Amino acid sequence: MPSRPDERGSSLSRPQTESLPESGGDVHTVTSRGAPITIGEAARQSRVSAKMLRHYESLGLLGTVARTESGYRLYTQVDVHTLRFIKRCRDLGFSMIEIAELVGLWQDRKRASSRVKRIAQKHMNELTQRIDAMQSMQRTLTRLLDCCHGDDRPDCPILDDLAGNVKNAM
Amino acid sequence: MPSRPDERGSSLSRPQTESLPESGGDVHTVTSRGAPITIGEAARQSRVSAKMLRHYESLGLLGTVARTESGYRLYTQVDVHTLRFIKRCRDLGFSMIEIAELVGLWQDRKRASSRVKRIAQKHMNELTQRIDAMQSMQRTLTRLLDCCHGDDRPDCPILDDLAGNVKNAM
DNA sequence: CTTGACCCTCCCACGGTAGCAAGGTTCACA
DNA sequence: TGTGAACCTTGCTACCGTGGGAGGGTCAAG
Repeated sequence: MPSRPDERGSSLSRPQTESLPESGGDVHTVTSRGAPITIGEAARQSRVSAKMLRHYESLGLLGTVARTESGYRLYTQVDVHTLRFIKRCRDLGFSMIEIAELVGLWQDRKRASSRVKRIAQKHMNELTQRIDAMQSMQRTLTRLLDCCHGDDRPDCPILDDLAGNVKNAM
Repeated sequence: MPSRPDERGSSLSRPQTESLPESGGDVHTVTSRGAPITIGEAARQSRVSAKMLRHYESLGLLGTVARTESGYRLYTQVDVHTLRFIKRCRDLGFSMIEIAELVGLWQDRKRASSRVKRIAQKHMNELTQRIDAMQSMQRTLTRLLDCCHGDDRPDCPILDDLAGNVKNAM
């Protein structure tokens, strides 16, 4: 299924980057302002794997991605910007569904900030809940670890506790 | 593939529970000391879903489970005890692989408690790491939420931050 | 015999990421 | 012009633990 010469002026024949400025360096280095880049380059610039770029595209987070005549994806700096946005969201633990909403709001200049805040607040609450649960585990584990001498002998308060022989006390 | 009349005396014809004591009540209620019980009853007594009972069995955590001639699983109180052990481990966040090891150690009367402690300590460390990562997210989110007024207006510090326009300060 | 509760096996889904396979494209260098 | 490396394509598999459902068998009571 080659060639799809519509939208965002695709079908360029020279995708590789060797034009104006340097390209292999820092993430913030811009590979010329307008020249489309391949998926590998976009992955480097956004610090998101090429695999994930395709995945995010399949989720509809990037809209229609341009292609060369031979089917290679071509990304613009706008795409890279969006990808960095997505990555930052992931780093903060947002789910892909939440990220899809956030991207939509980000691109909607008429959004109400309350909608963004609501999503973030909800995520924050879930995060807090999960942390609480994990801290509860942590406390129990700490107690068990303190009880177990951890030597060659077989008797083990950790196993006793797990088995329900609570032996009570400390 | 019905009937497998080996090991642990399977092939009973009356699996349902209506013999000696009461059975529908609390988890701690024992359905007669020796009578094998069906998967549903074992699920109730162990607070693990029947679905998961089959899954744990497929992972080899329960050894060979007895069957009736018609293929129904039959559980003993020993199995229920093991299932409660597994559930307690899950509640503490251990992975299935770790749980398999712990069950093995639990059933090995000659184990060294150090082996148990090592597993628990490793899990504890991973837990701590994950909590730290999530708390870091939490701190960032808190800061962002504090910055966003969350009203009808479109300007939103949360989106600005996610987009990399760090606007610095607070 | 029918009904309803229970059980069986097998397959699919989630979320997010990574790996591999088998093949096509592009480019630099000989 | 050829060749090889680096790159790209799609598609399948796996991870982890759990839930859901389909499609069918079993069992006891009415």
